[in-house]
Amino acid sequence: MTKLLGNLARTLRPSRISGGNKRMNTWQSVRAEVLERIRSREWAPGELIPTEEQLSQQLGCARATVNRALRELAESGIIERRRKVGTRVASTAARKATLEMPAIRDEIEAMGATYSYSLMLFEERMPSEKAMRALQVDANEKLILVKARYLADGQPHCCESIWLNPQSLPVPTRAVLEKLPAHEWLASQVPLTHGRYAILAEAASEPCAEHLGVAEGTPVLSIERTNWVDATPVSFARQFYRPQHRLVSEE
Amino acid sequence: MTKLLGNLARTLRPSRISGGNKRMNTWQSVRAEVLERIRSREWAPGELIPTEEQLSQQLGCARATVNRALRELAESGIIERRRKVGTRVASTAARKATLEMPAIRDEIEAMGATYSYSLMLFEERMPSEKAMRALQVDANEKLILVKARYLADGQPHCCESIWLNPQSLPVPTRAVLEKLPAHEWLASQVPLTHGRYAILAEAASEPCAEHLGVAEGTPVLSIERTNWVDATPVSFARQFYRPQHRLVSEE
DNA sequence: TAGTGGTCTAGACCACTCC
DNA sequence: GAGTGGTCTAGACCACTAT
Repeated sequence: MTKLLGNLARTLRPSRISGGNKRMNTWQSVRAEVLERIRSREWAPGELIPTEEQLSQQLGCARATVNRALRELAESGIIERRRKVGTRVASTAARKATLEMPAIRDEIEAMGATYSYSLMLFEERMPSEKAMRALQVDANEKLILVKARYLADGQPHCCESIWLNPQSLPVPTRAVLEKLPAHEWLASQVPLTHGRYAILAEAASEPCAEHLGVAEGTPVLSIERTNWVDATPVSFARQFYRPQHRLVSEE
Repeated sequence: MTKLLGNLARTLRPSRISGGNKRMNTWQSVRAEVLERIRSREWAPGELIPTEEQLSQQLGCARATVNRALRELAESGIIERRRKVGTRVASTAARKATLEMPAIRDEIEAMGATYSYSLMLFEERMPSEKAMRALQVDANEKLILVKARYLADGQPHCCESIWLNPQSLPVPTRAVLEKLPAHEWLASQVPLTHGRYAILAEAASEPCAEHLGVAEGTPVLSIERTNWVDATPVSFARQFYRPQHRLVSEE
């Protein structure tokens, strides 16, 4: 019975359109409509747009549907939402893009190449400046430094150095990291909750150039990554890629 | 009355816990629980996990709540979902990171610097190889090439070249682009639906080095961006940043 | 055809924050 | 205190796809 009523309501709806309001039943269509109103400047940057309740009435759909559409737009940075205040068109044209950060093993295998990995260095050491800041430790706290290299079909693909904080982690043995990249070992040991990346271009330092098989000073793409478990940073990695390498991203 | 019943149900729920099942009322707690089961290998990579219906019963919440949690996890690449098949733990450890791509004006102003912009070149031209591929045009179709430079406190910050396809766009005048960066003009003219980025490290070419005020061959961070309106690529841009520049990203 | 995820709805309560 | 977004729920239908 309720099912029948649901059906009835659904089929009747298109004919209930009145007052020139479009019926937008899906969250995608609501999102499209909102985007169009922003593009056309009907809602200008910095301006408040109607509340979810008002929009759901205007567009003839449930508030949850409007909420879904607006949430997606807020996640892409197109609008900004605050309780009690309302929803504003973002004044900046900032957009957010999504980057795939695959494990390097997958990256290499996706190219159709044969993956291999080798541990270059494993030792306790006082932190570098960058590692100190990233892991929030003192200069006299010893950390574990791991350097490794990834090869695709025997050719250098990427080299990395990782600092691990033994205060906040189980301590790996050298033997373990000879088999398994530190990132993969890390992910199997602790529940990583959050990461921060920085992407930059650098000139290859002498050891980095040697590991990658390029000339010193060659432009390399560098990714710095800090992993967190809740409020504690547990690892800081720097990865260097050969110049041909591209990070691709969708928006 | 219904309100009271709702209240009652809510307050009673915690005491209805039975069979050792935890009550996970929020989508965040469902997500945390799923992540924990994945980390602990209770659900191994590549394996199917229970259906939404089963999970909602196990965890004592609505299917929509489970759906929300699993949708978020699928968006971050932790799990993979297919209708009729079910939900699998992703076998790759790939993660997705979110990059802020602000308008360069905002980027510069966020540094507390004074923004300025200057148009360096505006002309019709046959496409370059890269532009041809990106905009899906023939070698003999003329495009508009725009080169420009952004300054922070009078110092070069970024330079860019943009190819526009006049077949699929209104055509800007030189005067317009002397005032307004091509990206901002573009966004005000057409509803951009989708973008693709590539991020790479390059050695500065001679003109690029000159625009950025660095030595030729210096490593520069390069962002290539193609903008789409539905299925049509309308612009292809290459931006070059000085070596200090970092793209930062959260996961 | 049947099973699974994807979505919509109406109603309700909660959480935050401005006044 | 009141207004707004954030979320949960129960039920329903739709869309896709393996079989």
